[in-house]
Amino acid sequence: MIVQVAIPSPLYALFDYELISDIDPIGCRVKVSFGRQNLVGVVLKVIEQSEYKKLKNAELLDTTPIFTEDLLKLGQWIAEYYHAPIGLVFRMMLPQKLRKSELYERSSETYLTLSDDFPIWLEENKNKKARVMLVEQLAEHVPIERSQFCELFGNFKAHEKALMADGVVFHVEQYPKVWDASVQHFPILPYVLNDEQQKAVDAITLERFSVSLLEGVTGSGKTAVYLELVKRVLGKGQQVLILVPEIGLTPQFIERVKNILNIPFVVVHSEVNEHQKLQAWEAAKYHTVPLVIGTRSALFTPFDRLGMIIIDEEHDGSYRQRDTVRYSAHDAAIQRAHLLKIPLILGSATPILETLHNVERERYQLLSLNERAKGQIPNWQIIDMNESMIMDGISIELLNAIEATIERKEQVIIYINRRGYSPVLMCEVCGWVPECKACEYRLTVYRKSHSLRCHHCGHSEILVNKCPSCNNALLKMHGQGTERIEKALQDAFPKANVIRFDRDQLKNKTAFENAVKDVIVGNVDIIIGTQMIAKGHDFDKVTLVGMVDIDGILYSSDFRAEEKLAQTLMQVSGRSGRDVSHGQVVIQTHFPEHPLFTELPQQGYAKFARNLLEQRQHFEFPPYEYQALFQVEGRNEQETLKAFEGLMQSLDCRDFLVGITPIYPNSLSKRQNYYRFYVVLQSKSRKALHRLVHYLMQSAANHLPSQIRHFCEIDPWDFD
DNA sequence: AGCACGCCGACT
DNA sequence: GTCGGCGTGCTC
Repeated sequence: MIVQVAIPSPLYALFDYELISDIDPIGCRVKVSFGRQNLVGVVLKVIEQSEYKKLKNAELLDTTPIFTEDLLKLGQWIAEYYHAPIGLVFRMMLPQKLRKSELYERSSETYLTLSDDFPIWLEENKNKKARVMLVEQLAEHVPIERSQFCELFGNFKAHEKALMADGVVFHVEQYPKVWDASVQHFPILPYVLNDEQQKAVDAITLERFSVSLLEGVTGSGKTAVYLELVKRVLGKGQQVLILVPEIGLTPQFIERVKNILNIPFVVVHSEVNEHQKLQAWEAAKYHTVPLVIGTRSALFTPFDRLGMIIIDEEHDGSYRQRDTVRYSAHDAAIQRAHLLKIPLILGSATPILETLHNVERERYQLLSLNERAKGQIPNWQIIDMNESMIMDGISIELLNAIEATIERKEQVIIYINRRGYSPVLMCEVCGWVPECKACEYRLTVYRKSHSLRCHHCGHSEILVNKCPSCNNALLKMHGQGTERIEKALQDAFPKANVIRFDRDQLKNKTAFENAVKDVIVGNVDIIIGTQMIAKGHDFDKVTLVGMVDIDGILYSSDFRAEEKLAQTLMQVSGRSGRDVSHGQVVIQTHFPEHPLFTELPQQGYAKFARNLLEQRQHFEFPPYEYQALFQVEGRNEQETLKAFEGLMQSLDCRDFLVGITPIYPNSLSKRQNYYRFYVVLQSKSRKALHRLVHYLMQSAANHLPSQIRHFCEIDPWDFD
C-alpha cells in the first residue's frame, strides 16, 4: 500500500512511501530512508496512488497504532492552527524513547507466584525460618508484582534464588491489570465541600464537551473541587489528566493528591527521566493508572478512556512553548477536550482576559469560589519613589519594614523582574519617561543605534542623556541592574541570610529543593526572586513582600503588560502572611496613581480585569481581535531587513481584513548573532488572519534567501 | 532538521 | 598540500 508519512523535518508536506502491512498502519511509526538519513515517521494516511514515480519502502515499527485517534487529530490540528511543520509536531508528541528507530513492544511486569505444591515444601523446610516466612507471605498475595513485593518485604534476592531453585517460587511475565474503580475503594474526603464547591462540582456534566473556569484565590479550595471531580470521573471508569505549570508540581501538591485520593497515578515533568516517562505513557495508554499529572508536554499522553482535563493555574506562561513548534498547551488541551467530547476545567485566581472574554460570551461557564476569599484583597503599601528617600533602589520605608520583619524572626520576599522586557528610559529623580510626540506612546531604547523609537508609528529620535523635564542626568534604563539590589540588601542587613531564587541559580531540582528546605526551616531571612517565587510554594513565615522594580514592565510596549502585572501582583501578594494576620506588601513605583495601585487592591482582580477588557475592546486588541507574529532573522542586519521589507512589499494586501504593523526590530534585537525583525498581523476574523499567515509563510519559504530564517507565532503572548 | 556537496582560509 | 569553516540545496 501507499502511505503518507509525517517526517521529522521542518517541512510542511507529507511524504509518500510504499508499505507492506496486514494491519491498518494509520498512527503507527515507520522507519524510512529520507534523503541520505534514516528517520522515524508517523503514518497519517493511506492513499491509492501517488504523484511520485518511484517510492521508497517504509518499514513498520509498531504492531498496533502508537497514536490514539484523538492524538492523531490533535497533532494535525496543531500543525494547521500554528502553521508548524507536521513532522516536527508528531515528533514532539512522542516520548523520546519512541523517537528512535526501534520496534516497540509493551513492557510487561515480573510477577511472583507459587507452585501448587508449596505446602509440601513448607512441611519439608520448617527450619528455614526466613524463607518459610516469605513463602507464607507470598501465599497470601500471589500473583504479586515483584517490585511491589520487594517494597513490602524488602529485597530478598538470595532467598528468592534458592526458592526458585527449589521450584516453589516462579516468575511470571504479565501486563499490569487495567485499573478498576469498582474494586478500588475511595477514601472519604477529609473535608466537606462548602456550598460553592458543591455547586461547582455539580455544574460539570460528564461525558460532554464543556469548558469551565473555576475562579478562586489560593486557599479558596480549588484542589478539593478538582479531587471530587476526579473521583466522579474515575467512578465512571474513565481517566483524568491534570496539567500544572512547570513550577507548580511541588512535592506538597503530590502529597496532597496521594493522601486524599489514595489511587495510583503517574507524574510527568521535566525532572522525570525517559524511562519513567515511557512507563507513565504506557500506564495511561493501557489504563493501568487512572490519573496523570504533568506539565505542558503531558498533554500528549495517550489515554485509553480520557474523561476530563484540568488545567491548574491556567494563566501560567509555561503552557506556551516558544521553541521549534510554537503552540499553547492551554488552547490545544481545549481542542483535545472538544475532540473527545469531555469537560475541561480551567483553574485560576487570576484568569487571562481571553478566558474571561469567553466567559462573557458564554462559551465557558463560570464557577466562582469566593466564600473563603473574603479579606483576601491585599493590603498594599504603595511607595511613591518620587517622594521617598531611596538608597540603591530601595526606599527607606521598605528598608524599615524589612528590618522590623527580620527582627520578628519572620521572612521577607523581594520580588524583582528579570524578564526580557524592552528597556524603558526613565529619570530617577522626577520619573519622566520619553514619549512619542505623535502617538503619546512610550519610546523604546535602542542602545546600539543610540536612539529612541516608537513601536506604534516607527518614529525615531536621538537618545537623550539628560532629563528634559528636570535637567537631571540620572536617567536609568529599567529592567537593568537588579543584581545591585541583592548587594544593597546584604549591605543594609549584614547579619541577614539572603538567598536568590531564580532559574540561573537553582537550575536543578536538588538545588531548588534545598533552597526551599532552607526557607521552610527558617535558615533564610530575605528571599530575592523572580517569577519563580510568585507561585507554587507556601512559605508560612513570609510576612512581607517587597516589589522594587516593576515600573519597567508597566511601561513596556507589551499591550498585556498591565494584565500580566496584575496577575503577578495578586500571586505575589498571596505569598505574604498566609497564616498570620499581619501580611504586608510594599510596592515601589514612580507612578502611584496608576490604576494597578489604586483600583486593583480595592476592586480585586476580577473587577479590575473586566475594566482591562473594556480597554482592550476600545483599542481593538485581543481578545477582541486575533493576532499572529511573523519573525525573520539573519546574520546580516541590513540584508535581513531588506529581504523582510521586500517580502512585505510583495505581499498582496488587498486582504484589508488584516492589519499589519510596520517592521520592528526585536527588542532583544541581536541574539546569538542573529538580527531579528518582526511584524504583527491582526484581524477581527480568524479565518482571514489564518489565510494571510498561510500565504506569508509560503511566500517566505519561496522568496526569502535560505540563510534567512522565519517563523510565525499564533496568538503571541510575548513580543520579545 | 540533518546531511552532503562545494568553495575559501590557517594548520599538522 | 589538506582539514574544516559554513553557505546552499534537497529530501517521497
